Amino acid sequence: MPNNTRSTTNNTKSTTKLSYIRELSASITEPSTLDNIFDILNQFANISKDAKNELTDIILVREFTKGELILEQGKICKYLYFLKSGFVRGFYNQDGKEITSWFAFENDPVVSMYSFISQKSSFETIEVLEDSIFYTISYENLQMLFKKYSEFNLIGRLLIEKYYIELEERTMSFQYQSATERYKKILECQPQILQKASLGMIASYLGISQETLSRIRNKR
Amino acid sequence: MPNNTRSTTNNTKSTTKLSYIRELSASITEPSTLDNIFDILNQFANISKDAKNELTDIILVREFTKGELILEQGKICKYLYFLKSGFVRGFYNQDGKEITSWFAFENDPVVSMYSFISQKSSFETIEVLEDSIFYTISYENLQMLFKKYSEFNLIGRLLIEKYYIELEERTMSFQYQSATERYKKILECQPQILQKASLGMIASYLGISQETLSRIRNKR
DNA sequence: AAAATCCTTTGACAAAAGTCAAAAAGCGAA
DNA sequence: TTCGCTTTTTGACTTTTGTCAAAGGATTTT
Repeated sequence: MPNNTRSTTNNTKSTTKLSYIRELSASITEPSTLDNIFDILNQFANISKDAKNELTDIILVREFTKGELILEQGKICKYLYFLKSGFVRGFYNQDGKEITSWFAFENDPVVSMYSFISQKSSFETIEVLEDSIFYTISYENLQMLFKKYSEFNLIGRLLIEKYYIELEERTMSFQYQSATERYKKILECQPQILQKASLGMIASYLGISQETLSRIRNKR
Repeated sequence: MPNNTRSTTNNTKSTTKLSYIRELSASITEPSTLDNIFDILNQFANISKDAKNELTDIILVREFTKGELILEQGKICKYLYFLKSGFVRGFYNQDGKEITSWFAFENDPVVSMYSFISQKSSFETIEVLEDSIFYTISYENLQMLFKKYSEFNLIGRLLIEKYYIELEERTMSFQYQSATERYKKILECQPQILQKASLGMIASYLGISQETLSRIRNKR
């Protein structure tokens, strides 16, 4: 397999040009690997044929295995990832404790928003919790797309609007709900998190101690 | 003064076309009223002459007096405002209590993000806390600008990116800081809030009871 | 299988924050 | 200034959540 990665990390398991995958999957009946990234982006706006072709050349498919760190605290987030399959979290350190700021599932963007947007060093670390496959685009290439194809600004705007609203809801949850209420909300709206993440990670995500979460779960 | 408002509310004190203000202020030495809105937007990206002219025709200047509600819970937020001067908050109701979700100062955008973006009914109310002057643009006109001038997508994207990052910090503050720490952070980073808002509003903004904030302020 | 490690639960207690009620302070109108 | 209203403070008490320590479980390694 040709190694055409532009990654700064060296723990990449495999890196593949999307166009390569396209050829491979062209004859497969299942929704092809390729179409997924466009499916993700087409939720927001249509992409012209030209832009689609350019995207195909720019996006890389990369795999990471459980335990790998896609981004480490203090480094600059130079890539925007879309999770094709797997399970990932972002966390930051506070008084020696790891505090999970988000979990990502299939089709979610994976990025340290602050670091990627500002291109300053990241306060958060991105950790792969289950073997994962990503679509990857570098900051530079993305900026190029923004300049060259205005429609990407539209997609970018709509995408961040969506995540802004989700974040707003999470903030409100912290603002007026008790730990138990926040837990129940996750139980209802994001049960995948409870199925896949450890108690400690979920607790920090909820902003409470492990012990408290354990007690909530076992009804006091 | 010509009444050319397109507002759905009927408590508007005055509505003025920006072009009208431009003429008025053309001879004034002080930074003109007009330039401000472009100053705000130019922080993010340059605006072409054409776009600038069109903006000038679309943006209205509106004044609201203390106590007025720019947007009420349950209604759709049809306007994006930029606060030229004054003081505003957004709040929502929870178990009969008003919970302040944000405060806005000079140059801040004022909008119920969820309602404006989705054009669904708002869960928050926007209240004018001090007589305020706004630059106003309707949802339809903004969408028109997004379509016609791709540079506005860039501005829109950068603007929401900025507020996403701010919201992220606020969320993290709820996640791992105590009430006292959150209060001190505001004391340091947003002292204007403490100077202008009532204790009750600040308390709900911090996600704590009035009594607790009073005790924090008076060192237990 | 035993050892080591990690994750989760439980208990006892401490600290943080909420609730309710009443008093005090501030503020505006008459 | 006084009255009436709202906001803020204070006290007493309760509830929620955190901390520390130890005990169980589960899983992996040797």
